[in-house]
Amino acid sequence: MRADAKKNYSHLLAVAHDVVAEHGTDVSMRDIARRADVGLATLLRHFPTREALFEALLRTNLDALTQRADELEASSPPDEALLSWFREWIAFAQSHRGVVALMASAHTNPDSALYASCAAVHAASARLLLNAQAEGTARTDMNGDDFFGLMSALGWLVDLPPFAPRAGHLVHLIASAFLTNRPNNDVEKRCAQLDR
Amino acid sequence: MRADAKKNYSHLLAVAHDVVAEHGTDVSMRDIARRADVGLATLLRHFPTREALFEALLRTNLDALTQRADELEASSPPDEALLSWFREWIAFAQSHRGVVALMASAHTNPDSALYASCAAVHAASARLLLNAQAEGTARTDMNGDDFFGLMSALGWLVDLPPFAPRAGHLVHLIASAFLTNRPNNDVEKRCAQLDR
DNA sequence: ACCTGAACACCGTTCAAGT
DNA sequence: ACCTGAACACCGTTCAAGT
Repeated sequence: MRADAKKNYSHLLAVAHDVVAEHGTDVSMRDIARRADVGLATLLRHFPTREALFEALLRTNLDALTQRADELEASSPPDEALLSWFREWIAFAQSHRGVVALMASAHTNPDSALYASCAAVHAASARLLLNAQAEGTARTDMNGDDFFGLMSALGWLVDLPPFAPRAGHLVHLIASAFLTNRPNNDVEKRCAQLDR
Repeated sequence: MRADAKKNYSHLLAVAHDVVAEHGTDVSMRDIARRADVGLATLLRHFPTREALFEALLRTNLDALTQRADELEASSPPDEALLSWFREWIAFAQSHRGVVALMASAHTNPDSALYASCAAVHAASARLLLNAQAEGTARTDMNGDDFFGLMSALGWLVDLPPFAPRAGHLVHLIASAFLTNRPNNDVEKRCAQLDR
């Protein structure tokens, strides 16, 4: 990669980050290019599709997220780890509005730039679920796909402004569906932090 | 309404129904107009926005759906009525792919053509929930908004092809979150009919 | 190598002109 | 009254021409 290309690349990423934070996930590629004072074709050269752009934009945060799964697995009992993971996922969804919808439709499409990241999240989720199931604290009649489905559905929901204020409570509700021991008050309080 | 206008109106509705069934919710208005052998401006005159078109397209089915809430309320015990309502909603979502997302974002916007229909569904849901709560078969730490949120989230999810095969099971999972008595095997079997 | 203006085929909105 | 072609301001994609 040439020096000017490298500069353009990181500049575009920085601008995209700002403009997405400002105007949401569905800004046009043209707008981003304009804001970066760069030809639209230049943006498309670095990020051939909108998904490719978001993949680059989210890689760091998504890597950190899946790494949190490892930490939780090591430091917490399986049921607590599972619930904390679920909460952190929702927090991620809230701070990256619109991304969950992208991931949910990309996660079975190997051609998508987001496929690998989705697979990583899916794998981490399935692992934490299995741990809790083995311990008897998560219901055994669901699999990793079901769990990822619940994560996606709730992540999508809390992205909608009318539901954001109840996000934490909704997490608490869903948690009571997959945990066999109903979460206690302490957990409920931690969930409440997600309300917006 | 003049005779030719009336003819155009129903013709457009019929064409829209077919083309949506064929190509999904996100066909362009232009495509629909083309298929109807009518100027785009004519389509826009009858249905000034995409939401207005879908409102007209769904009114009959949505009316039937909310009426089902009344029937269920009269004929079934509150907890069964609540669960059946939830199941019928998901079945509706499955047969009108993409509509749930439209409704979820329209339900707090009084300017939307779909607002009234959303309000009707919301009200019916809240009523059935209250009945079950009064009877002690639904958890009392959730309100109508929460329930409508769960309905929306799951309806959106089962619209995604990868999750459709587990739709019934996912309904069963969520149901165990809002019903205090875990649903029995019989209910589980009825939910399984939603798998695609 | 890398950038970019311009052309292309789309989209929904608007409106003056036609019947 | 109702219809409609055309103009408009957008979108993402593609590519030949420039540095």
